[in-house]
Amino acid sequence: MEKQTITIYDVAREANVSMATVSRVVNGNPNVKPVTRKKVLEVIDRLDYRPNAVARGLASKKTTTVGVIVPDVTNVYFSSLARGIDDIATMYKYNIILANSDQNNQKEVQVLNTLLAKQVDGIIYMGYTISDEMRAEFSRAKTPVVLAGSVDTDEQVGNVNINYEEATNEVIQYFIKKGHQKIAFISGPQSEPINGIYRLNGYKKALKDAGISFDSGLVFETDYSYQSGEKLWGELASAGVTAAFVGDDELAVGVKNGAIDHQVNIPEDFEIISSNNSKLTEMARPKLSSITQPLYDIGAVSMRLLTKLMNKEEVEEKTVILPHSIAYRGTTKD
Amino acid sequence: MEKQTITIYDVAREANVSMATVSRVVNGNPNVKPVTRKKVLEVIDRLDYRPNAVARGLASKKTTTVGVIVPDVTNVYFSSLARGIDDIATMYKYNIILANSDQNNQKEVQVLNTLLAKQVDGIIYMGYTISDEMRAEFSRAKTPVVLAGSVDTDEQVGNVNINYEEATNEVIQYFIKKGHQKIAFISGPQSEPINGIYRLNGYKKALKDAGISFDSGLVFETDYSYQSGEKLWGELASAGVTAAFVGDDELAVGVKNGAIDHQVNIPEDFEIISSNNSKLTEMARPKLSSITQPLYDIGAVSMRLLTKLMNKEEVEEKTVILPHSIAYRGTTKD
DNA sequence: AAATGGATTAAAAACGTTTGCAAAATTGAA
DNA sequence: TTCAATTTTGCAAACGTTTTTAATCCATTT
Repeated sequence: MEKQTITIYDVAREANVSMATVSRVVNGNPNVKPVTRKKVLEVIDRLDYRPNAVARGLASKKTTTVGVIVPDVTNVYFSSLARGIDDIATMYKYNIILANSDQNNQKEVQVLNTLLAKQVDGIIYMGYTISDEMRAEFSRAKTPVVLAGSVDTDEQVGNVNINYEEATNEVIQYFIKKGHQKIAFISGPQSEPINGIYRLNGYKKALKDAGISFDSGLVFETDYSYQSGEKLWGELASAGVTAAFVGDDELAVGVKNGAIDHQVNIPEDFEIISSNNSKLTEMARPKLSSITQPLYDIGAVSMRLLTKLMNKEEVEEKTVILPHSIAYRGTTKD
Repeated sequence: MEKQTITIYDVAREANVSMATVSRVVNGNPNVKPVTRKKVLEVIDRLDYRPNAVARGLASKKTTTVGVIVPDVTNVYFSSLARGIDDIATMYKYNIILANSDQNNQKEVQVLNTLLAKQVDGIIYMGYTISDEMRAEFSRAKTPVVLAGSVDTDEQVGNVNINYEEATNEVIQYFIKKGHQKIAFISGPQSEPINGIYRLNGYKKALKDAGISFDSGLVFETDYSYQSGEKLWGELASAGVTAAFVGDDELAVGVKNGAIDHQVNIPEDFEIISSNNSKLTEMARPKLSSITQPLYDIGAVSMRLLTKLMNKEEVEEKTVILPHSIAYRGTTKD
């Protein structure tokens, strides 16, 4: 009645070879005489032998598993990245252990330790910001790490992103060219470098280049929730904004709906450009104009980079910047 | 320069005890003299020892890892389930290996085998339908399996769902009570039991109870994409429907937008009730009325059930039905 | 002082592979 | 044939734990 597992040893016995030989054929080692290989393969098939990956992991010190730390899979932005990661992982015969961190520091550290205990071959980290503790853990661990869609000053780990500053700059330039003077900058926490540094810099630069002075009253800091966006219209109206850059799609849909619920005409009286080009942008009415980020690709490239790192291949550049553009849809006038 | 891992043996030596004792304190075995425990703990802390989970897995035949097979994490329905699963898994000290199957048969079988090779302690399967091959694999494996949001006639595995037939029935009853005669049934593939059997039965039953004859011309079978919904209005209009039950939220948003793009007034001229109550329903304008399924809970309960199965606890009932209800929002008249 | 017995601890055998090294088999040339 | 060179194979030692079994302690009792 008990789980009667069959091992490499059983196969060896049945095939009249040593377990070393069985191991070789299982691992595709070429130093096996064809006829022997065939014989072993037959037995494997007959006994329905399945190599125990845990034992393999112990002996080879490789688990073909990578850890993926994500704030919340429920967020399309992250699930898109995760999808890209998993596809490439599968392509290279890896599996992913997915862990939600809620961007909670303690939980992150905890999760990281579990992953390392499980001997993952590499780690992909996603998150809006990287705590000092995590940074420290990353540089301490000799396990390769790649940040997907997260920037950090730590040059030790790999990371892949788009140029957030540049993208934001283009959006604001576009708005300015169309005559807007009061352009809102709406984003998640400014404490996160992507918002507080890169995007904001892009925003400021565009204003400066156009000779418009920066007004901190036009910077709106919220969390990433739809609800926060929906409630924002009051403030936006009193600030007199006529256009807005929004750092997140759900948030942007909220902003749009909030405005519409107040009988604002979009895009005639208020233009919006969002940031992530998730499928939400197509599902909204009017459709959301948005910076296009290759989400899936960011995940995919991250994983590809990680495979190189795990393989100890020479990597010319640990920082990868993917191209972006802007899709003009219903929340901008032509 | 090489990865200098410190093992249980190092700790044992430093603490002047046997590795058995170290193992005991690490595993919280009470048969250790307090003073010894303290000494060992100190050494563990000093050496920064981290037990190797792979070796543990080999020795104990438990990996504290469960496999999660999902068609596509990018879909909010599934990512919500996944989130519930992960949270409970974490609570019980498990990790999840997440694998996307694209509902592709070959890929599923492939993934399942990898998971079993990795010695996962249990498996949670999500998908619209279960192929015969997978069913066979499930019953062959002695690893516990739970289906989350998927029904199957196979009584061997656990599964947690809502009562799809009942829920659909209520929706249609509601429509009928409001005077609708031509009610569309829009769903994904009819080959999937949830659509072709449960939901459709609920639909038929409501009609029958109201003395309305079933018209197969009002049944619309599509895939689950937003685009399919958007394109559907033409057909719906020629069929003369005035209300629709839709089996998926993205699909429903598509149907709604398609209608709106044709100047249809919602809900005055066309009422819609969707099925998954994902956050999309709140983000749409008008907001989507929907059957409410406790997505997170389905995941959470599935994982909880799986822990019991893995623990070989007695489980009174392998099939769990969670409560549902209907949220009336903007796509239905009061 | 010896015997008893429960609480602690140690020893060593798994767990199922990979892998370095040496032995055996095969091949080809002389 | 023989011998060297090359392929194939087998042996056995890791890999880092858990776990069973047996030994050792130590406090009581007699």
